[in-house]
Amino acid sequence: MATQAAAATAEASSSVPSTADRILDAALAVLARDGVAGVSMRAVASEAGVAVGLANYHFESKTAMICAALERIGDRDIDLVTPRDIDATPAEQLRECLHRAFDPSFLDASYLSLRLQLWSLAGVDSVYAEINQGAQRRYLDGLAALIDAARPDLSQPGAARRAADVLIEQNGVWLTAILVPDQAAIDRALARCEALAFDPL
Amino acid sequence: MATQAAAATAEASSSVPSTADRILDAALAVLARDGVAGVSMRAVASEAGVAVGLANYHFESKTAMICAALERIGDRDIDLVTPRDIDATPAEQLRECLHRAFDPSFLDASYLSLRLQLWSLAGVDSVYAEINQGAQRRYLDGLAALIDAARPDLSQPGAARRAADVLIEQNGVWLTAILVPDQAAIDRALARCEALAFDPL
DNA sequence: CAGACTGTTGAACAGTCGTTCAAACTCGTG
DNA sequence: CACGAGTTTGAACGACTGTTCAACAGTCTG
Repeated sequence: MATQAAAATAEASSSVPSTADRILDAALAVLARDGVAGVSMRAVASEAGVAVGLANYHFESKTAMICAALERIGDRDIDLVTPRDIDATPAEQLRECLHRAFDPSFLDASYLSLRLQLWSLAGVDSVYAEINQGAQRRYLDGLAALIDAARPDLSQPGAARRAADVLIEQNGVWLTAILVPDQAAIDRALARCEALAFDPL
Repeated sequence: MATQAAAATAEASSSVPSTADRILDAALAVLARDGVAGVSMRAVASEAGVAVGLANYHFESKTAMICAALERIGDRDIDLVTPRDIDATPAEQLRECLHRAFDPSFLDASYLSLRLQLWSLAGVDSVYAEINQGAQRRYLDGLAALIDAARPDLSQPGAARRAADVLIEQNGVWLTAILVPDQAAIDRALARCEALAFDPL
């Protein structure tokens, strides 16, 4: 089910996911379940229900396959700061996006586990680090743009500053949500995020 | 040098670290540098300058060795909420501990990388998850005790609530510090931590 | 139908993995 | 010196790793 959902986000245009996409979904599933150490070409192929050789046919190497899988995580992050209701006011859009990042369906164990895997990979290999930094930067830019649109009273660097503060708060919640879940603390963090974004100064 | 420092914390009593300690230090060094996937018995033994078999002589298995190494990270976290100056007032102790967690020497890349590895392992294997949860709980308790002592006006659950909020903020900074370093944002987060701990209510 | 092309399979290769173990080494004690 | 207990070594084992590749299936073109 998680596999289908991920495939749907990745290939919204065509209803039936390509083999390469099915392999990537399998890679993400294995990564979330067993961690980096559990990701072998055979495990991924088996999860996808294909033969070993096929993974190497669609991806140049194991590293390339993992990179492609990690890009997907970044893509899903960008969705978080992409307004859904284009008719809403900028302030409403910003508020909705802030809430979205704290939604229980997003604070889901397997997705947060994936984030953690991406982050830990980024700290170790420069190839993965670039993917992660790119995703973080795009996310930060998207957040800053949202705040900029919702707060005409702020300067552009002022909006960027608030975006950086919100990101720290969100990263803290995302991390803590996996380790020691505490819904009340999450709610208070959401309130702080809104304050960081909306409070005058 | 990092190895020596870690060994010193681990074996403060005797000046020369035991072989088991040297192996654990090596394991942490490899873990921080190459990540979970890079930790093999051979790599650790080579880093420690000993033969392969010796690691298995001192530790029952690879998992047991990693567990022992991870316990050390938790121990170092507890130091963060252990007051150094016992003559200082509780409020001073609390403030000093809050600052300590944001000190550049603590926000060091290799140590944060270690934390990340621990966290990602915790999301995957229950053995590591218990170690991590234990460490987080002890840290949270220590922080709550500090706040409790510094704020006689707060109830005990009130202090625990503030500790949880501070933890989210700190986790956010620790994570963001690795991914997109931003000293100004870190300083603002520290200010928020102090506010969370000291503001009346 | 022949041919070319893409997709797919699974056996095979050379490594590396965790773990075991006989052998060697070190040291304090008899 | 000899003995035994505690350390340390590195070769060896079987299982698993990423990658390659000949073989096969399917489809479309001429």
